[in-house]
Amino acid sequence: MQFSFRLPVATHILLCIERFKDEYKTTSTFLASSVNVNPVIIRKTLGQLKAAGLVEVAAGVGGAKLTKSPADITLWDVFQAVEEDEELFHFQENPNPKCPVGRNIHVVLGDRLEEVRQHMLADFQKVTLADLLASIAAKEAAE
Amino acid sequence: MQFSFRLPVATHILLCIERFKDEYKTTSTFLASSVNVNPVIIRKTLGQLKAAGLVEVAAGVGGAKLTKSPADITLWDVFQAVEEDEELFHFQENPNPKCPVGRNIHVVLGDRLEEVRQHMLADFQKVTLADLLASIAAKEAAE
DNA sequence: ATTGTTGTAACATATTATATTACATCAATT
DNA sequence: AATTGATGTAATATAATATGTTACAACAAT
Repeated sequence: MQFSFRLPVATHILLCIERFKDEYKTTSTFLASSVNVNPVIIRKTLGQLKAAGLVEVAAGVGGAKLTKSPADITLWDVFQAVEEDEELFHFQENPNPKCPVGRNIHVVLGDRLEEVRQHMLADFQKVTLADLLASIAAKEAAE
Repeated sequence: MQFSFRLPVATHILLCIERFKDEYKTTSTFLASSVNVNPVIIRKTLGQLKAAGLVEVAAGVGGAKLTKSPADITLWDVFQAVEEDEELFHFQENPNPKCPVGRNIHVVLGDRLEEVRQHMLADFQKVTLADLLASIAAKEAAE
């Protein structure tokens, strides 16, 4: 089981938009060359980020920019933007209701797994784009 | 993105094995009727649980039982048994090495995501089969 | 008008999860 | 030794999802 790479790709996009905002027009083609995926993937992802209110995209002329400070955008925001808001875990739909395990496992195990999911989201909320940009700047400085 | 239902199914199997150990022979057909999946799915999952040392299966005659106390089996054990031991998140393989974001994002973001994964596993370790059996028994008693 | 861009539809491909059938093998029992 | 009910596993089918790609209409600046 793996998460799709939508979260990493979306994060990469946002970081590039901010990192290069004064040097380049951050078009889907430009971003695609850094991430190394098809520009259409970038446009679709930008569409999700736009719908989530994280970026604005200049129609026609092109280029994207953040709508708020990198310190105010967390991985949680990005995750919510690009992943379906569905159950992280899922259960066999129709366990046997005549079995005491079958008719109770969904709620009993579900409660525990929901806690796991909440912790994961809390971890995501702790990381901002500004944190990541700082780490990247540190790497750059060390090169 | 969703986890497959292997973790819930495997947990369901283990709970049934323990809950019904004194009443029924817990064959793949019996377990399949509680979980409501094909018996072959049960056998494959039992194979994974057996490989992980959590159960032993009686060849020929049939039936499975736990190899240790339910208090000593955690969701982490079950998760490790049935999910590939791979990266939880995955990255675009070949980001542009000429871009400072592209060449550093894997390690910078990867570090953060690895922490998220470690927290998830730690959460799994906190839940034992005995906990779940107790919750189910409480539900049964309240019915 | 031309240009470069976005937004989106349509389609292709690969991977994974799950379901199902079939059958060889096994161990206990008769 | 034959029967029985079970496991282990291969082969295959189906569906869902992720990703890649082409194509093109709409758009905004020049």
